Amino acid sequence: MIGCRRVAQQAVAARALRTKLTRAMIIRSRIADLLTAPPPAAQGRPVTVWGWARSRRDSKAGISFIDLSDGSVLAGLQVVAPATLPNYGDLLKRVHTGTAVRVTGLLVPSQGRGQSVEIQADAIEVVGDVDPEAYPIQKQAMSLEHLRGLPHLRARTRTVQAIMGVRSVLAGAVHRFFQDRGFACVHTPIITGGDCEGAGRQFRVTTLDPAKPPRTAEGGVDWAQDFFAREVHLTVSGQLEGETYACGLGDIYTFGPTFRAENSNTPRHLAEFWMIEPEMAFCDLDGDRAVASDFVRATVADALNRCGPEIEFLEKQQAPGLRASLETLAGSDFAHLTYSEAITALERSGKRFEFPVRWGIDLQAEHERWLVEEHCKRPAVVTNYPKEIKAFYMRLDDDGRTVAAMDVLVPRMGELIGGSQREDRLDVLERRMREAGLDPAHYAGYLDLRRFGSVPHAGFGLGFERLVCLVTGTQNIRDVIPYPRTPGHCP
RNA sequence: UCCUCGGUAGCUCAGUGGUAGAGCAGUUGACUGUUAAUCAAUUGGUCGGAGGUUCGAAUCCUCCCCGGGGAGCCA
Repeated sequence: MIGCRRVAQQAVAARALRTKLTRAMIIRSRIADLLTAPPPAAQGRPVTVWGWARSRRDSKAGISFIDLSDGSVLAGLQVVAPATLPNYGDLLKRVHTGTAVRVTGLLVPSQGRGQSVEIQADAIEVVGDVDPEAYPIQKQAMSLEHLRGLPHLRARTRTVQAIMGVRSVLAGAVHRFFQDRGFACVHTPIITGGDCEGAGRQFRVTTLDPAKPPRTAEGGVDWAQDFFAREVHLTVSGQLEGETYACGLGDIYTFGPTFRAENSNTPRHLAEFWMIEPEMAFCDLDGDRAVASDFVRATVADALNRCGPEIEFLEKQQAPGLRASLETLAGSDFAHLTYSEAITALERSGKRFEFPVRWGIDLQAEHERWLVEEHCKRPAVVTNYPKEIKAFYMRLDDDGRTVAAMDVLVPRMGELIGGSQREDRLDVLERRMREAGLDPAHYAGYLDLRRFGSVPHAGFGLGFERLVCLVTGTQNIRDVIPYPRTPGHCP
């Protein structure tokens, strides 16, 4: 099985570069390169590979086979260890699942089934031993739930390698999507001074001594003596800063870490996650919806093209029908209905919901699930929600009852994207701030965008890990980020 | 935060009041190229913790700890 993650041409160039760079360092071939190399050139030549044994099979006549992985590709390289090796007996005692070895030998066409090439070993050296009694990673599939307790070792498993491989490709796909369309990548700040942005509780950032902070005359903490001479927090969204750069650079996107100090204990929430937030000047809600739909289709298609082996493996391992569902997702037109249309459909469905449906309620998970999975039977975008259940910065519709908001709902995950056209009329925005109990004085910069050369603009936010869950068919968001941070857990 | 289901060997799990179990892993051995190799033998347990009921508790009760799922908040 040949990994298609790397295009052959890139592989050749990368190989040449590495050869140059590693002359004075460790000499080795990457297994990915050996498995993708054109057969005549690759085969019959001496190579050195480093890796971890995934399993060892001892055959008749004393020949042993080591399934070797170096992390460069999902498929392993089969190492053939003949009994004639001087240290053969030692290898039988020391090579287990997880043992690190260096192998030198000839890359040859495989005599067995299951792989095209194998390495006929001339020398095998144990680089790092494993005590098989103590090593927690097994040869056989282990549950992601259990691996969560081994955050430093789970990257040794194929499932986590496949998930993280897809994650990496998706990260590239996000940048490719926007860069190909002329969007500028903007690095919005991680530490922000925004008071309350209405997007969840924030983590405080401070260098003050928590045991004895400086006090004001009134007895409160004197933040003026803190590092930034004011109260600051980790960002919960780059949107406000993104808007300011969109109203200058035109089309921008952010892709960075985001922090929410909410006590959310679900398979869809993290306290630290990566968020993608495009913002487009001269754009309305229809344009916003088009970009969001294109974004989902394009990044899913990109992953399908570049992660064939990973998706195939994950389908077998944890998500039956994954590839077909992703192909459907990448090829489908997303349904579009307004909130009012959605409510009408829900009311006429004849279904009894736990939360009764009437105009004005926020759509619950059960409602969204019915809309996507039974009513539309494809991804759906719901727009124009009642203003009462959406944020102050969303543009008020002409009817005065709804705002130009949208949610992109997908099968399995529910809400994947939330976005809106922003309120670009100064007087309306100020009024809506006051209605929301916010002090416009704290948003001077934000209001300046409307005061000077205000233009219609729109954007959306997308939790990157939810996209990774969708594409990898993973149920729990904690399994698609290396070190998940959740309430009570910072491993 | 609320509701709910769980915690038994390194891993996955069976065991619902009467001597602690299986498969895999590990160990030992067998086997002419294996593919989660196969076959035989075998090691391995504070049954999450503390208290209680009982002649007797993995099993029943109380509290606590940890995990899964659902809900809320949200991306």
